[in-house]
Amino acid sequence: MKLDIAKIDLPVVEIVEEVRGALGEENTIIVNAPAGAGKSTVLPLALMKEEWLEGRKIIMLEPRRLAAKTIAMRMADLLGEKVGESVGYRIRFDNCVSEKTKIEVVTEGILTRMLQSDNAIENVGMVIFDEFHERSLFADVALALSRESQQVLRPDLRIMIMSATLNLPQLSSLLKAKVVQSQGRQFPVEIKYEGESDVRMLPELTARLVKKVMAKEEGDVLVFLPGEGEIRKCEAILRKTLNEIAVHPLYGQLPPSRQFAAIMPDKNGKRKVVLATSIAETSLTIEGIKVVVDCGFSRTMRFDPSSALSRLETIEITRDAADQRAGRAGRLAPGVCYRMWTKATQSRLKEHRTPEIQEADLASLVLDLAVWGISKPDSLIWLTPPPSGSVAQASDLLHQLEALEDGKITDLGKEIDKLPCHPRIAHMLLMAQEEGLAELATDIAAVMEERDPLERESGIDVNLRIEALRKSRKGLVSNKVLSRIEKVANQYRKMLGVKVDNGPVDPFETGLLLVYAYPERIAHAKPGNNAQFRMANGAVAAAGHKDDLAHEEWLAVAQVSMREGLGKIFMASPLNPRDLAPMVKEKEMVEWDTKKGGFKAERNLCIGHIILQSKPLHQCDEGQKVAAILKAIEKEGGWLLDWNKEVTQWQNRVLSLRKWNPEEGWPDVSKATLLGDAKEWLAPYLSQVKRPEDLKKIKLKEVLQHHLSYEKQQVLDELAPDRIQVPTGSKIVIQYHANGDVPVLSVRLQEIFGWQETPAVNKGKVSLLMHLLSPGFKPVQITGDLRSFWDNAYFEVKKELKARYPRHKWPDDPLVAEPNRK
DNA sequence: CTCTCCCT
Repeated sequence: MKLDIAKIDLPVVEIVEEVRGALGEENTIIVNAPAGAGKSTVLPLALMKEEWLEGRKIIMLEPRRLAAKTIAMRMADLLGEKVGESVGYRIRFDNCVSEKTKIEVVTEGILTRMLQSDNAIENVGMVIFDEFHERSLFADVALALSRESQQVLRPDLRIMIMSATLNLPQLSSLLKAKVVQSQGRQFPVEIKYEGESDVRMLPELTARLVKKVMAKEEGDVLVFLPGEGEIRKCEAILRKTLNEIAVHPLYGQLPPSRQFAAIMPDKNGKRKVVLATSIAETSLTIEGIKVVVDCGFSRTMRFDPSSALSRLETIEITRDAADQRAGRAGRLAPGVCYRMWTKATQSRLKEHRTPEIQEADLASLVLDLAVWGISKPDSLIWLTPPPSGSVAQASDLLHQLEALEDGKITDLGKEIDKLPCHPRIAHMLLMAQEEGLAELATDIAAVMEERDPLERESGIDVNLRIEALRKSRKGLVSNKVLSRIEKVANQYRKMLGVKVDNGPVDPFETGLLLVYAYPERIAHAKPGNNAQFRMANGAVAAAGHKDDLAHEEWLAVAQVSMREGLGKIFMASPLNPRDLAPMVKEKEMVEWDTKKGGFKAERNLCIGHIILQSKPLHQCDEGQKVAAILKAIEKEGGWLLDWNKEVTQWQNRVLSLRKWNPEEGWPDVSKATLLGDAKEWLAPYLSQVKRPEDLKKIKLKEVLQHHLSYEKQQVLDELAPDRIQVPTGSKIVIQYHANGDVPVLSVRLQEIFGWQETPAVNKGKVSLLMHLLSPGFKPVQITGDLRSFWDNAYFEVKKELKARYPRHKWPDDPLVAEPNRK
């Protein structure tokens, strides 16, 4: 093992000594090195014999399996060894390590597993996070957990974060870590802004620009589009018009041979245009690209905690992603990048891509933390904390799956966490073992975890996929997706200790198993409907009219997308209602519906929101009724109550004081907040309510006043009085604003003769804005400074008023004149 | 008209 790092011709070699020095003193550092610097191969090798390792291993994290494997091989090569000796790798389905291994390159899920089985990762001296700027969910979790381990158990554990583009100041201040900067090996790329485009016309607009670019520039062109649909359309247009040029699509779904064709130089030496998704941003590198055309959009998956569903969205790309796309033109020589947006748009774009943790399904994360004994994620240090809505949804789901109980991990939860799949699927696998259906469950699990092996036209029946998988195992059909599914199924079979089942499938068994994974998606045909189903979670979803399953009475739905209220079912199996018996619950339902005149009370047999049988309920207790009204108010808003001007005025007075005197602790009485916690203040007044009119009769202002202490009510009247007495003795309303803006006093000018100073509230600290009115209540002047008004503007105003109201008195000296009402 | 990418 002879290796002289200094002789390697890569830019990162220049920073090796600095990194060594920093890690000798600190346990955490950040290395900022752009693509092509060689950091992933050189730095682990340079550090593998440091003293502080005390003979322990270095673990390096890679976001992709292929990268993990090739980097390990390159390092072994530099040492003149075979992979698996000093340097090894571990990825799903494949590992190559031995007792001699000192550097292990692993993919991200593997490290979470390692941390899970040994919190202190005893035999690891250093964890390296490569490509950290991608901010994958696993990398964020792994960093939070290894920091925790470092702080609590292993202060000697070194953490090195490597990243190309990143929000470095934020990261280094959070981790209190030094940043070491390296040069990259990148040629300059000239950026050209091509003006506005339109997301609905991307294929056409992009094709037009590509034609222009082909005429103007030389070399191969890489075009970024959001997805397969746009790529196919653009490809069709270009094929019609560009002769002598090879047009290649490139996206994840494409069979490997066609991906390979897109990456390699053209066989006949033709110029090449590659139409790619974001796959070409990081995962695949196409050599020889001189020109990049960037449409400015990308498609990303986003999880919606309220529906527990993920959906794809087409979004504007961020500046760091745009830079990465442009960089693809400068790998071997100077290049050009055409951006389909304006310079103005560029300055408006978000700087960094949204970390996955902010928009992903967090079920696995919350379960992982629970296994560590962490019930609230905010007790860890996060670069971006997981959003509370997603954490709450994940926690609800895990309680429903009995993986958590009162926020703590259960024995079942620990078993679920050990399986390499989503907790829903893991739950299904374990329950299937009890039902004696484990063989079928492993097939379903693999089908659900991987991409759909059939065409969309095949319909929504999961059983067709399982049949296809079983046929492929018998060698009757073969396709790339099915062989991947089989690989996953095989892993599950090994973990559960079951054999292959290639027999016929009972769809009802599939349905039953799917319910273990997706209990809230049990679906019941709506009466007299067109293939529409009510799901247990309350949503309505439809199957295609011609689908084989459209006329089933019960479905176990696995995949569904929601759009504007009506869902679309993508994957389901028929369900035998007899299997549902244990899930049917008797529930008393009391609802308030103002439009229908009040209470509706029923005793129902139901599964979630699906009602199987319903009988009227003749008596129900007060608590249920009050709860029903509160729920209606929370949902429908203030119009159910008499929310009049007086109430608003009272709210605005309190809210103004809240703004002006923050130290006095005035409550937030904004309408939104009040409606949100109506239970706190309104409930005691609801017990007598029977009809909608009764609700309107509640005197809100009085109710709310009682919410303040007597003392506070006094202070309110003193500091923010409802009315103010003017020189004539009239008591005139002061108009307050919810946001604490200066209150307004609208008063006729003749009533305030003799008033020297601008009136004020809040102990004289807030002067009123005067809206001065004519005798006919028309506005004549607005002033915040009465003294200056009398001295200056009054004389102009007087002239006008004298002409319009000659019978009124308009004195020359208003400060001593008698005020009057007439 | 759902179909970006990746991972245990």
